[in-house]
Amino acid sequence: MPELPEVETVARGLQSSVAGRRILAVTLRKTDFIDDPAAIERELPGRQIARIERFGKFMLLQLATTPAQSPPASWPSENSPPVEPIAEALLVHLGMTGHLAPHFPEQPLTKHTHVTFVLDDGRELRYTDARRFGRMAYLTGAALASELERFGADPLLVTKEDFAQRIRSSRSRIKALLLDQSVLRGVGNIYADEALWKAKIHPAKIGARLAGQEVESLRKELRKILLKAIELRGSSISDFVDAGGVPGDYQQHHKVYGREGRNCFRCGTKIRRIIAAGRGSHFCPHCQPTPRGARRSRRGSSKKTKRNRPRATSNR
DNA sequence: CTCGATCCCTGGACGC
DNA sequence: TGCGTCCAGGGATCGA
Repeated sequence: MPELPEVETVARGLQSSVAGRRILAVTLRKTDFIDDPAAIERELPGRQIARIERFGKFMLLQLATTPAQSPPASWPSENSPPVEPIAEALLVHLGMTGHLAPHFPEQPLTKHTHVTFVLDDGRELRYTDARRFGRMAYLTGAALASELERFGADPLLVTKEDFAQRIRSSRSRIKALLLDQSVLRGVGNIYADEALWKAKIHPAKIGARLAGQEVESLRKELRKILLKAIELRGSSISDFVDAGGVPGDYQQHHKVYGREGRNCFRCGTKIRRIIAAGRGSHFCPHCQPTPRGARRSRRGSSKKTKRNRPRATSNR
């Protein structure tokens, strides 16, 4: 599942493989995960993909209106605005199962390819997403700025003070805080669990109750884990592969995620799994003791919901 | 403010 | 082999 390291991996791959290419045509299939499909069909053709970078779990494909062939020509003139931020971008969130990668046109479309961008070198940048938990949006100017403002600090860049402030001013559980994209952008379930294990903090501990050294330990360990995971090109759990189709290797370094019932690498205690912040949370009950006064996190016992699900398949 | 519950969606695992 | 059922999870949303 793509979290910060996986998205960073894909973004780097795309930056080296498709940056500078111009989009010639767009084909949309299912569109229920796209904010404004018509805007994409209308605005993207003719645009150059100037640069691809990660923002939280999003990829930002920055678009340029300048002709792809002649870069600065007569651009930096007297009255042209100074280095404006990002004026125009395609935001892509991979959700759980999203893939964005260049293909040769002769490669057959897979079942869940929903968006195709034809590039000016003959390749196609394809977005594939079986579960459609991803998101795609074309945004400009103020709308783009305000969208990006909704997100919190980048965990790789956040300062000690800023991180501490964000965590210790909240009465939420630390696991929920780590997953909250308006607190930190980019952390997901795997790396939250891994960082909490390394910092020896129980996922249900209240943010405001973390000791100063716990908070700083968490920040440092989270950062180290994310950097190591980027180095190994992410964790391939379900079907994650980078923009070149290569899986990551960090899953082999997981200490708690997906290890329920197995022995803690530090103390040998069996790893447990509870639901915190609505997500499976893996931890060592010995290394990460239940905080005093923690609300009991309820495990399924009283809910046996069987849901009925009438659904209309939206197609276009 | 914070929480859980629910929904979205499909593939994979598992039981029979 | 082939069903049915459950589960995974990021995020939006709603009600408690």
